[in-house]
Amino acid sequence: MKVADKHGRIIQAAIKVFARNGFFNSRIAEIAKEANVADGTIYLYFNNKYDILITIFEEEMGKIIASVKQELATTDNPCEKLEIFAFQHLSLVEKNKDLAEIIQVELRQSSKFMKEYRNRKFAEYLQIISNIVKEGQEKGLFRKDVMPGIFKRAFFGALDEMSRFWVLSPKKKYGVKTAAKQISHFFLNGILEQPCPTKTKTKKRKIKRTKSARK
Amino acid sequence: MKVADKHGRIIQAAIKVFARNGFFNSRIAEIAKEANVADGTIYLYFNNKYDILITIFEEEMGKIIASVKQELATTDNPCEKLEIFAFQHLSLVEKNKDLAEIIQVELRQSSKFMKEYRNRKFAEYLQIISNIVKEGQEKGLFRKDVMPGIFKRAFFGALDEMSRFWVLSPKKKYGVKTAAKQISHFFLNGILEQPCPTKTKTKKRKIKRTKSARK
DNA sequence: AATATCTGAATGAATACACATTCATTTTTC
DNA sequence: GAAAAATGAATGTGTATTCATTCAGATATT
Repeated sequence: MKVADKHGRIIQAAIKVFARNGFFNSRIAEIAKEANVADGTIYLYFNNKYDILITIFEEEMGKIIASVKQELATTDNPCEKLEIFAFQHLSLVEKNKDLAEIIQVELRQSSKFMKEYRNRKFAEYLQIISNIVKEGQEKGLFRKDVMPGIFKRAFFGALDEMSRFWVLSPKKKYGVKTAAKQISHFFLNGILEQPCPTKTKTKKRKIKRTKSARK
Repeated sequence: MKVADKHGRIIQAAIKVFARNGFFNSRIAEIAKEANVADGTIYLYFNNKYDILITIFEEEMGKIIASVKQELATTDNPCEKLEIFAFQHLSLVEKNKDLAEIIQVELRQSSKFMKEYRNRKFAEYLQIISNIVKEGQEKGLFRKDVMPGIFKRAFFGALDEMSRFWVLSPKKKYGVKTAAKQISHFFLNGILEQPCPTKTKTKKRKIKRTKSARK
């Protein structure tokens, strides 16, 4: 009907449909309809249903990583980098809600193969964060006892959970900018106004495991 | 063969099987086999396959929330509470890997109904965190500009991502205790050793958006 | 206490159906 | 008018669910 680029039309349709129903509850027929294409046409461009999902991931994830890396190159201040990362991540999610939902939700399960494949791509993404941390440590800005391997997961996880909130509930209570600022600020400066009351490492080892409360 | 409690046997079997294959790729027959029960028997205890998933969630999530709340009651120091929460959360995940995987992975998708239901339960869980924050703010320990609604998600997200790491890769590079300490420490104290180079709010607005690098 | 009758939990083979995939036919392109 | 692209009805498969049947134990009958 239109011009062409069936491939692209199918991908876009699939993103929409998968996001709406979930992968397993999506019908090929529905994707075909959404793309204004016959059922069979899809099989001229993809091997099977699962192949569509993989392709979505492959084609889109690369763009994201590249785009984030590019933005980060605008500064060499690790603190700023963290905030930029947060902002970029959240912005991308906001701009591509359906895609974000698929990556977050649908790709979690799926076969062993996909899990491993996905993990490789994600490892690359997470490494951007740990590299920032290492850079900050070398420059004497960040504490040396911070473990980059844990930090990257914590930081990403914080952003990811914030995204989920947006993906699932359309009404955003907080803007992207606010969220990015808050989150990077938590991680950089912590939330303490003043030192906490002594960590009670000395006494008070009174765990008192209640043995009652059975069943 | 054994005694009985078919209900419990089926639930435990389903947790194992769902975790192994994912909900949609799990066969009722496989669950039946794992539970040493005939296929049909499952339908004496559950309405359908989906009902098993819901029951898993309902029966197990309550226990978790209760258990965390109980542990928190052992102190009234908000800082400690955060660390306890982190430790409890991660410990529970470690002790119930299969269950954790199901809650993390399988329940994300699933029907609208489940999504909403799940969210209600999770809201309760997340609120534990925001309550700690508010308490800390009232006591003058935490900064007032920290938004509890963002913090709870960030903190939970950090833990959740850390868990995923454990759930998916069996070899733990970091122990529960280390991870809990690090994460709560990030959030309480931040990762800064010394103030970052001026946030460039004044001069140096040299963002220099590279217009090259096209495609 | 031996035998007959009942009960409902458990079984698993048979059913029913949804849907991914195929392919003979039609339409478009050059 | 040949080749390529697209179609969508028909096919085949996989599996959730059903239900007629079994059978172990309880209860009643002699």
